[in-house]
Amino acid sequence: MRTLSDHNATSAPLPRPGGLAARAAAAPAAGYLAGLNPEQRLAVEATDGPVLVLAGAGTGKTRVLTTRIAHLIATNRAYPSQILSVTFTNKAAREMKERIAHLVGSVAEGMPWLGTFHSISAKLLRRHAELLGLRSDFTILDTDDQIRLMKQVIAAADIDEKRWPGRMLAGFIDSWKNRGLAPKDVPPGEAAVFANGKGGALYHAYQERLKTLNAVDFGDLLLHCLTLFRDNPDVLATYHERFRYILVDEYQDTNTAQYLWLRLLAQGRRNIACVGDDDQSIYGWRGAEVDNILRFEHDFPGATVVRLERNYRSTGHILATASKLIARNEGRLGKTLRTEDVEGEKVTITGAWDSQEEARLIGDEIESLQRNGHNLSEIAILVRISAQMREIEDRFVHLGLPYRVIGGPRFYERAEIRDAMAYLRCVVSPTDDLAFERIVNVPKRGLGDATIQILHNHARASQVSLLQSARMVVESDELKPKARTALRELVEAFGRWSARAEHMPQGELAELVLEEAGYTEMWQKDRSADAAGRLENLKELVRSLDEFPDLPAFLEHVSLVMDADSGETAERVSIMTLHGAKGLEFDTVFLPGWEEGLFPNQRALDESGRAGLEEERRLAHVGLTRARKRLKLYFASNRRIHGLWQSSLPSRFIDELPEEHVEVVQAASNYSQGGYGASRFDRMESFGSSYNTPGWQRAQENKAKAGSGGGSGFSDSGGRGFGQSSFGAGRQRGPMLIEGELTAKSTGSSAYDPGARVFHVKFGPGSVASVDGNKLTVDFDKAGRKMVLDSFVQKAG
DNA sequence: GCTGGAGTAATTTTT
DNA sequence: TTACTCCAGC
Repeated sequence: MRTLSDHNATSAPLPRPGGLAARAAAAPAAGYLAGLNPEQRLAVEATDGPVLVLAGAGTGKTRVLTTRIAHLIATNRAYPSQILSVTFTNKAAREMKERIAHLVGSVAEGMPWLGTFHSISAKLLRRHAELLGLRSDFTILDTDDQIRLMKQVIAAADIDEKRWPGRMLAGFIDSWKNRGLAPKDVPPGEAAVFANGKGGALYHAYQERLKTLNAVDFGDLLLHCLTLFRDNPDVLATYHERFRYILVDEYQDTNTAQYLWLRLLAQGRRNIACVGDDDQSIYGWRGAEVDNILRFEHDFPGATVVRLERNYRSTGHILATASKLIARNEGRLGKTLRTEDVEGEKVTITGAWDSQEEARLIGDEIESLQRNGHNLSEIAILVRISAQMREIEDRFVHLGLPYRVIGGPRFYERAEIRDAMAYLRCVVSPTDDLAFERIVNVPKRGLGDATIQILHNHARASQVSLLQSARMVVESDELKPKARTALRELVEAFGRWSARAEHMPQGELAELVLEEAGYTEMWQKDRSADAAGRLENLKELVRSLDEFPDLPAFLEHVSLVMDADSGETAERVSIMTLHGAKGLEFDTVFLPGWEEGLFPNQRALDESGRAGLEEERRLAHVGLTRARKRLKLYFASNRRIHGLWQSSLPSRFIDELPEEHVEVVQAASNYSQGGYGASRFDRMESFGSSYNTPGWQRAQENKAKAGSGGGSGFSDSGGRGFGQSSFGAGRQRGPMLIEGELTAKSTGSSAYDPGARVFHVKFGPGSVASVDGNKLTVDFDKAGRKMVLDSFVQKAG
């Protein structure tokens, strides 16, 4: 076997003189292992058999993963092509590729099996499509397509789409697929929940439709792989042969389907190394099973478990604060992070009168940091829900503080990009009905529902694609002249574009298509504020097209990689959700909104009880551990929820922080607001003591009364779910009510059963008609049938 | 077929 | 408060 270092010496420059590869050749155990601590080194060198690396925040997880790969290659245990390494996000995959390339030279192209679960699955499926009744050029549907298809399936089954929305069915089907359940595997009881027992049949019909469209959705990528492996042991065996080593990143985020996928592939050689942190599992609501990581040793007997507990990121106070908080969780494997860094600044907690003052305080603090020479791109504000961003943004705009919101709709999810993509999809594959349907009347051509219905009828009757049936229909006299002309023009245009596609560079082609389709013009004429931005995005799309060898390659990329690098590097404060912050780190982190109801979030508590609370706490832990040097928590006593001012109590998580590492900062505001008087926190002396005075509690009660307007927001939905934080003691609320077991799934059903009597603040009493996760359809005695979230109702007699 | 006003509901988000 | 969906009226 030729060693990697030979390869590097001949075909690629070494990353630096005397770097890894050269030394690896001379002495296999040198170089890249040098800077590792003993645990990291163990995690790298325990090559064979199952390995679980519990990597706490900031403990060098990615370094271990990449070094491990380098080690496998350098010691000739496997060729790069024999290592399967799976990540969750494209970003993580990209990063790993870069770091491996850096470690061992330009071997990244030689790592064909490093990617996300979905992209690797897509690759496997394209190879074996015929075994699953697909063609290898199947299309991968995005969420929009998926929902549109659901609607069609629902309509075809003669079910009222208003009562049973496509989005809802998509949610069900998605969660079934997350659990590795094909239509035949769905428990009848669960399948019956949707559309009065028709859920299973609809799932079945949807899968049939996908097959005829030669399409798969995201869930299918994994599910089809499971079928492929189970039904074709010979195929699976070839992959057992190929994949000598399997590595998995963020194992705590795997769902059941992914777990099964891994288990099938790992059966062969059992060389599977999973890296993760149960304390950072924050995607339970989306099907991730913390259980997978908690059960690892049981699933893979004889596993080596390595704990990485040395934190290289945060200072002492910050780390101690995070550790103390997460120690409250029961369902965890248990790690104790330690640092050799200085104690640093204490974590601060600041109470604000309301969310506007909170935003003001944060803005002031950042300006002061800026004056002291701190880099804005080393500052982040992490919020629980996106709605919190608005006030902060408003304040920043007011101050002229540059900021960037991370997350939100991404490039390829924007409507204009999807439209443009749909045009291109139609050009590349004229049978892509969903794409055709998306753009047939964008821009407006006078081809509305009626016309599309006719096309559908024809297509179904003659077993042809929509575009083909359009060709036929324009030759008939079924359409009114106006529609007929419009449709004829479109059909002819597609013929033209497809012919051009053969010879034209794809960027140019895209430009031509968008121009001739009138799409560019549509936005040019649009006078709304974001039209210019959309045109800019379209330009960007055309630009990025040229980076791909051909159009199909580009389309594959886009359906699997939904993000695009903006290349933004300007100095800005980052604002994002806590979920979006996972994996990132900043010198200074602001965490606003630490209030009961908001964080921990009431809905998480209502939906998943104890397990939900623990996931919220893990989310808090993720937030705290993003900070390197400065960590600043805030809570506001009043916050506007859905337009109504609501009073709120400090989060129970604040109670759970260690006093000795935390400092309560007095809010500077002494001015009165709205007649409520100055902030009650003006006289706070030290953490944990003055909060607890009877006077303070009374003040809280008074504020609660004054502030509550009887709406249905989280702090006034009744006596459910309020924590017995010391802050809240004595408040006229019901006792803390945490329902469910630790293992309760957020995807599981709600606490209500059909037939149950409930009470809604706005709609009054009613009976539950059906349940979809946390959404209830309730027949209210007065208000009639409504869909409500279960957190907005109470059980009633 | 299109548009704008009323009605309605309200985490977290990747692939 | 706001963002989205739906239907009436053009």
